[in-house]
Amino acid sequence: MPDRPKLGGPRRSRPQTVADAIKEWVVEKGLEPGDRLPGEAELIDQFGMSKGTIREAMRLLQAQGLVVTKTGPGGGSFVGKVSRDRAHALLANYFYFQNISINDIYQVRIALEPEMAAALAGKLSAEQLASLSAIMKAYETPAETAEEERAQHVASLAFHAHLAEFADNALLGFFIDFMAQILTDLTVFRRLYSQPNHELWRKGRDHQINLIQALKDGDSTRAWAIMREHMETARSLMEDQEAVVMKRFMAE
Amino acid sequence: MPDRPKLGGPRRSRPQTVADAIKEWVVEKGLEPGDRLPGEAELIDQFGMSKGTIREAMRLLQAQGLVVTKTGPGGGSFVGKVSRDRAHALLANYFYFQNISINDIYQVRIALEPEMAAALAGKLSAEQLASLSAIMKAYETPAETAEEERAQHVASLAFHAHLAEFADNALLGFFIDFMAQILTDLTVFRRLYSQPNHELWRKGRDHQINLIQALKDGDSTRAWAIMREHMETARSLMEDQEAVVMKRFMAE
DNA sequence: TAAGATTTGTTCGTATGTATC
DNA sequence: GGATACATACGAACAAATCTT
Repeated sequence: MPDRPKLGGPRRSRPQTVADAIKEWVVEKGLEPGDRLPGEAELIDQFGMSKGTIREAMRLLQAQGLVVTKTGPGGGSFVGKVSRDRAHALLANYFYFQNISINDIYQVRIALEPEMAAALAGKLSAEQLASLSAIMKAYETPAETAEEERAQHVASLAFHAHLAEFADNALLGFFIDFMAQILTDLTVFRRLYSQPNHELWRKGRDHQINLIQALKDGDSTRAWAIMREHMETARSLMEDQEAVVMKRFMAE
Repeated sequence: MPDRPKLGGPRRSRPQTVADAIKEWVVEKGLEPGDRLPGEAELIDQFGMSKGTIREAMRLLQAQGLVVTKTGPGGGSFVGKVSRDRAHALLANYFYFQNISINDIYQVRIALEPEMAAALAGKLSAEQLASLSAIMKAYETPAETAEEERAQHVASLAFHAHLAEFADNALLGFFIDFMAQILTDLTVFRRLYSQPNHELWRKGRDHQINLIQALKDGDSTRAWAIMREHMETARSLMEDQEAVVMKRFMAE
């Protein structure tokens, strides 16, 4: 639906108008990721706007992960499936300006992760269980240096992120994965977790070993309880770092 | 950090490069929402790129809510605070291509909302409690038509969204608010909830009345339990609609 | 390998709309 | 109202990527 061509800048910017129209189009026609969108040339005379304006519209959509463009013959714009990483980055931008403490993150983790563990009990394949055990190899022995400690913590978070990807519930999985990513980011870039603590290391490792067993056994009650205790332990480990907040844009 | 001017399209598109650089800049300098960014002209010779490229870069950032531009004298580009609504829309784009059932949403609500209720007990001001009661006026009497039923359900969701905005924990508040928004959207645009059910209406209303009392009394255990039951009831109300999923982009 | 075709990517010059003073 | 400063929009030409022959 082109509106009358006019030079200069109208109130609602023209690129935004085009972007909205294309979004609407995708929903109306029920387009799927990978489906082809009209090319630049086509859009130019469909909307009666210049190339630059159309391109700005495509950038608007590209930033949201809704379209992908390719050059060359057979190239053009396509409906893009918003990736998990991009959704993470976009959401992280919002929290960049909020004040999120480590404690806030753990309040949510404590509520959600046991729920996921319980839901996953008895539903994982042998391969999936094996891949979880494989991640745990990174922290078979206690860390001796602060560097090692951080590396192990990142691996331990990867364990949770990996578990989250197995969840049937994409909403639950996304939230959990998102928090694991934030904590990973903080660990790597803010150099958290300085003092190795063998006692807590052993506890956390035992929790995860027991959790895998409970998942294998299909014992959802036990999986819930173990994950709950695991999260409480992890939170206590972080209590003195609670002032640290996210102050960094995540990579897309 | 300008790179050498060169015509045509390199692998990583130039607008993306500029957008990344500006993002980095904001973080490095610790810029806050409202702070001024360099104008078009300045960026053009700072990066050695054309006007069009710079503008595409700004669109990339604008779509993410990271910059806002204003025309006229004193205008230009400014760091933008990503709004909650925008974050909602961006995240909803991700879930548009996932399969989220109503049941999935309730699994998360059941885990999170009681947690929030417990955390809020005894911490709300008289005004805040009053504003919650005010929302409840929209469903003082049972609905007779499907239309009324939907309107009441939207109001009831607004109750939860409103409560979420009072949460100290911005992460928890966002997740809960997000889910309420999705359900509202489904109710309005997919015309859910056709059959008025007086029994469930009374139950839900009583829950919320009791919840407000528990919040006022600072009884977090009771607030938790009431919210939990409230969520379970709400889920049972939706069980036959579980196949419905989000198939719509949210407004920004 | 190489040439040609197709489509997006980028530039430059120019003109217009908008808000402030 | 007029001047000014700024983003907004247009159009034509050229560069680069990538597929086909």
